[in-house]
Amino acid sequence: MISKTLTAASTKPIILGILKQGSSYGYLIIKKIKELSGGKMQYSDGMLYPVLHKMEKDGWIESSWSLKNETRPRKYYEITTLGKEALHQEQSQWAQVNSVLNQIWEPKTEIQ
Amino acid sequence: MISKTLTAASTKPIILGILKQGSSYGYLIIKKIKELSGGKMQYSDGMLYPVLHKMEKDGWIESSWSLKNETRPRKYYEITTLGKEALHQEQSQWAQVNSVLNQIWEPKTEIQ
DNA sequence: TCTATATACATAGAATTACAAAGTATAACG
DNA sequence: CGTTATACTTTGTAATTCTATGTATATAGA
Repeated sequence: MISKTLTAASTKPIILGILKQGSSYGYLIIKKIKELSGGKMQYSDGMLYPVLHKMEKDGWIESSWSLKNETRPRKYYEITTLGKEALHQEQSQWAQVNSVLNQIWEPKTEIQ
Repeated sequence: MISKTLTAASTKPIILGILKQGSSYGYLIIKKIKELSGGKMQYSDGMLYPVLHKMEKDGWIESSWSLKNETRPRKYYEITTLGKEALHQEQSQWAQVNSVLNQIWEPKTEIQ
């Protein structure tokens, strides 16, 4: 299982990345993340939905209730222009942090 | 500047990585991180010291006041066996999260 | 000599955030 | 017709973060 802090740090970039590939809804996003991580990352609904609300409030994503003749109502989310910008920023920040970690970890002093 | 959550997620693995290369003390660790990140990551002392205390409480690191004839007292930290194990776990978790992010980000649908 | 800055560590408490738990409702399956 | 899966919401507490404040000494510069 992935640590709490690392999960927290990756939630928004993961959601943005998923939504960039096409609109989706909360329940499906949870399943998608579980699948992509091989079960290592599992969000409860109580964890994910408030994040979606926050992201919508911040203008990163937009929602609409599906009118399509689906079996049940679903709240579909789409990424906004602002959300795409946020995603780029996230990607850049992850690259920077990974660079720092690699600098420290790389001289794999695994001599022992 | 790196986001709050990403900073939080990387603090412990960075400290563990630095200490694996040799013992160090709080003030120096702060400067080291700032240097390695090109100023992108800056910890205040009030942010870092409590983390060190927590890590020591958890048995990941051990401290001792320097008796060496230094200009002023410094609390040197060393990584423990438990800390090295924690570092390995962190590295594995970062790899897993990066894998998920790459899966989502890679099909860089930058067609537009 | 005096002052400002850098070094070095510590912690209380306010502010923020996370998230488990509980709630609502319907569809599908056996 | 009961159980499980689907689908979304929110409250309140628990945990965490980090700002602000405090202590103390060394050093550089004016």
